[in-house]
Amino acid sequence: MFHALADTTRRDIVTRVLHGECSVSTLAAGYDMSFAAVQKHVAVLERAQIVTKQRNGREQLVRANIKTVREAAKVLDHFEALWQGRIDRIGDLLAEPKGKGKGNDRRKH
Amino acid sequence: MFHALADTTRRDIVTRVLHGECSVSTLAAGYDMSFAAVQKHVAVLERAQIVTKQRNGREQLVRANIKTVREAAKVLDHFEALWQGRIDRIGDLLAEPKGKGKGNDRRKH
DNA sequence: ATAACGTACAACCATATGGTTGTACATACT
DNA sequence: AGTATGTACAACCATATGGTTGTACGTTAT
Repeated sequence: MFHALADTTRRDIVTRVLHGECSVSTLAAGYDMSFAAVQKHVAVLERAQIVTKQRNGREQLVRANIKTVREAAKVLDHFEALWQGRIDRIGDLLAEPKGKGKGNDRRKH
Repeated sequence: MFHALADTTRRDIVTRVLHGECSVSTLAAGYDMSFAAVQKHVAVLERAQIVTKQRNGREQLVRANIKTVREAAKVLDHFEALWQGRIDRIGDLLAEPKGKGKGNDRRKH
């Protein structure tokens, strides 16, 4: 999932389909690479459930699935929360400068 | 940057150092792979500026750099904003059902 | 019917990735 | 001094990745 977002072209594709659904060939026209390459990128995004495809005549419309993007955001929020926890702990230290000495704040995990 | 977070082991390492700084060998002890492999993962995170290393005697302490994680979060927020924009536009359509409005194509940017 | 379009997919290639082992070296411990 | 620890780095390997071209097939347009 992060993997799917790790490629610049794919993040760009996501940006574009977030503006509105879009056929694969329309997408492909915007990049300096073969149609097949773009097709593969879309396939990666589809496997990661970041986009879905829906047939419409001979076209395949790509649309964003924001839910999955939110999942990724959640992971980063979790990181943020862990960091906050750490900050709080430092805050605690500052709040009690006389601290119980030792200064061994290195925790295993 | 997303690339750096695309690997499970690396996300786990980030999680651990977010709890508190940690030597490379301490980290390595927690994974079923060679020290060198963990070292490489840390190097990837370091190149992406998600962690920093600081010498302390013969140890190398790894600490998180939450700023970069926030950068990643910003990208996802941007995605969210784009999606919201899309919702707004659909809302507009519902708000003006009679509107033929082909020219109503107002966009945020 | 035939041509053009949009897509799917396979085969192939170069490079990146994630892992290994081995060697080397600086720092700490006894 | 000698040994153990923590790190750095190179060489190597298998597989994944991102790209290509070529072929095939259903759908739309002429």
